[in-house]
Amino acid sequence: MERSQRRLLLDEVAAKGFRLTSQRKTLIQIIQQSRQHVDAATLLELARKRDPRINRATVYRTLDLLKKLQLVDELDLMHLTGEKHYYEVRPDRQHVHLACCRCGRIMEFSSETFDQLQSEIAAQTGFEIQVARLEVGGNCPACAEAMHSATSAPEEGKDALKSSVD
Amino acid sequence: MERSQRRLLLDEVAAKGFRLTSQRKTLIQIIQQSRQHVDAATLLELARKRDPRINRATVYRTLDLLKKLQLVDELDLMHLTGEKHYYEVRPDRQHVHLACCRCGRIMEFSSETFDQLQSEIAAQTGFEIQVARLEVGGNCPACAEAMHSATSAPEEGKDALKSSVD
DNA sequence: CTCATTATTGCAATTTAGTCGCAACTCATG
DNA sequence: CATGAGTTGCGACTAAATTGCAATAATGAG
Repeated sequence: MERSQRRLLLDEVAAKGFRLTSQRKTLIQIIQQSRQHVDAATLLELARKRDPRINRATVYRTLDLLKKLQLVDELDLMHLTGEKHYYEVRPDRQHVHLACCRCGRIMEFSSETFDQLQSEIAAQTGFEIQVARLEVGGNCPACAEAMHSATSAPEEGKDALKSSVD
Repeated sequence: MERSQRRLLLDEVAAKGFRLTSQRKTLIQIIQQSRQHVDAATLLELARKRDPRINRATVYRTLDLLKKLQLVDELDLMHLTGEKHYYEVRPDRQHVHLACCRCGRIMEFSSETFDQLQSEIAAQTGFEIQVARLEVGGNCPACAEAMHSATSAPEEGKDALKSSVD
């Protein structure tokens, strides 16, 4: 997701002693400019529009590097569409991802409570947190509304499941 | 993970109108009795010890069913070892999974704050939560200790990364 | 209890996502 | 601008999960 990005990822990569190859520049730029969460295949596709020689392996290797440097976070978005992963530049403030399993919409949410929870985890368990990923699945407001107004006598059991799960 | 299980998953499956096949019985029993988070391949292997004819497709289909019925939850455990998923019977109370990226240890943590956070999400966004998955990656207490006492002059940059990330 | 219906399973091929070894290339430094 | 270690492209490979279809078996009716 695009969020006004003060940090320049490229600089951080260079500062850590990694080479600024043209492939890395391209890939990082795309991730930073994307206003969607991108998956590896999409990233590759977008990158190839700028540099057709870019290889899939490089995409994965670059993502690995950025993950290790904690510059990007990897998301599952509740695996609504297959097993692929999505990536976003690590935001200044952590947020929760809410994935609607009916329409696929992704909402974001951040709150003091989420920050608190992380402090609490660290304090009470002694665990040293590097990354925290909270993903929620369910129905977005619109879909929740739609579902509840659909049938006046809501179905139960197998048939309800089958129709509601699709 | 094994947690004193009042609910009998089999009964819930039957109550929803699904057939109690011998395969489902076997698989559900294994999941309920497991004291580890099991992945699909392990589940298949364990199931085959009881019934050698059980097929991988059935394992995945059963897991899908149990997920849809909200009887089991799917976990990534931060993908510490490959891309496979892990499964646990949905516990009475939600908990966080803490995955140590050094030793692979999985810790669990639950707190009032986590519950609160979920209420807050629902209240403030109107999102209807079906499942919430909070996974944390980092260093468990033992590994955190080990890392900090390792070098008196902590490394920086690329080399530190390379050695610490392995 | 037996039968008929239909959900469920096994099989094996297939898809999807990601990984790896190695030769060739190129970025940063001197 | 030469050097050489870090990085890339290639392509084959592995891991994880899915699918279509014929065969099988659980369930409810009779």
